[in-house]
Amino acid sequence: MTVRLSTKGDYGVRALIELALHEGEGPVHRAGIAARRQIPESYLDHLLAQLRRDGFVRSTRGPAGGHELARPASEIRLLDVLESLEGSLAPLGCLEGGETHSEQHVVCGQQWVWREIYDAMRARLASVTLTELLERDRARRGGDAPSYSI
Amino acid sequence: MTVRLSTKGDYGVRALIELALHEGEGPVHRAGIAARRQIPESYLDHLLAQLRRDGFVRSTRGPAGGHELARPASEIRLLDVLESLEGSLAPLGCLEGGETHSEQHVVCGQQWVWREIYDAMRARLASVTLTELLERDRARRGGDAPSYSI
DNA sequence: TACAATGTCGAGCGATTTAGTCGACAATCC
DNA sequence: GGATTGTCGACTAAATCGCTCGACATTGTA
Repeated sequence: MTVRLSTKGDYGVRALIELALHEGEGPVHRAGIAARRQIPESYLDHLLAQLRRDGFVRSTRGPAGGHELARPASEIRLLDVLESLEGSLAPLGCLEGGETHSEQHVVCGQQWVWREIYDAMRARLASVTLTELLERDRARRGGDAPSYSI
Repeated sequence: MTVRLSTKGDYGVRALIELALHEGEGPVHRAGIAARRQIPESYLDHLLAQLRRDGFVRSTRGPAGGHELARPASEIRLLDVLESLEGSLAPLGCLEGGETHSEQHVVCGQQWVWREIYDAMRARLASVTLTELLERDRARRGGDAPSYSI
């Protein structure tokens, strides 16, 4: 029942896709993002805050304020977004950053497989940009069939 | 902070490696497994129960009782063990079994990447048997350097 | 200058999951 | 019949998830 992305990653990416959709049109406000992408608004607040801290989003206050991409969609990688929102994506604690981590995991007997899987996963996620996510989203929502396309 | 294997998968695999190590030597008792693989004994209890339910382990009661592999180590796949202990390994809810699941995830914008990663992950895990896990474990524990070998 | 519309920040909270412990019971061997 | 092992289920403390809410800051408009 574990090994799962939380809703943060899901919602956060949805929100960024929405921002990418309106790239260059000025700030989009939170309520709109929340409504169009079906995200609880007050929760979205936190996600945008995190994305802002990590430089994906820029926000402006006041009326006509809102949020927009801080960098071009084509330069935003899915990997970075997810690591910002979810923290490390390592499936095992022993695969984290470059610490000593030789401690308890002398025992851990599957490290090597997961290291491999983890590396492949990160590489794939790093190869996907927000632009590509937006395109796929457009294709699916704009397509004729309503839901089941992949 | 998510996307992580729980201790069940870790402990459970360790326990199975220990059983594989003593394959064909009769039952190994819980206390021994727990001590040698550094697993809380009363917790190990539950893991063995699960592994028994799913046919990986056979147990005998009474003095000189204990647990042993129900099938040859070479026929036990890491994927199956982990799915027994952890439940589905799907990183996203929408990738689960073959249900309708077209509902809320019309919105989910990263499904397609994760589907790919998930499939690759399962394929890799399916290719690893308990025999291979045991060999790697032997190599690491038996090797000259105490800990850091990948 | 007031006020309304927005974003910002942090505390708090109920539900669920994790990682166990404990105790009563069952089987088996001596 | 008692010692030794496994079996099963109830219970729990702590952490995490998925939020909500309220106080506050900023800025455009009248």
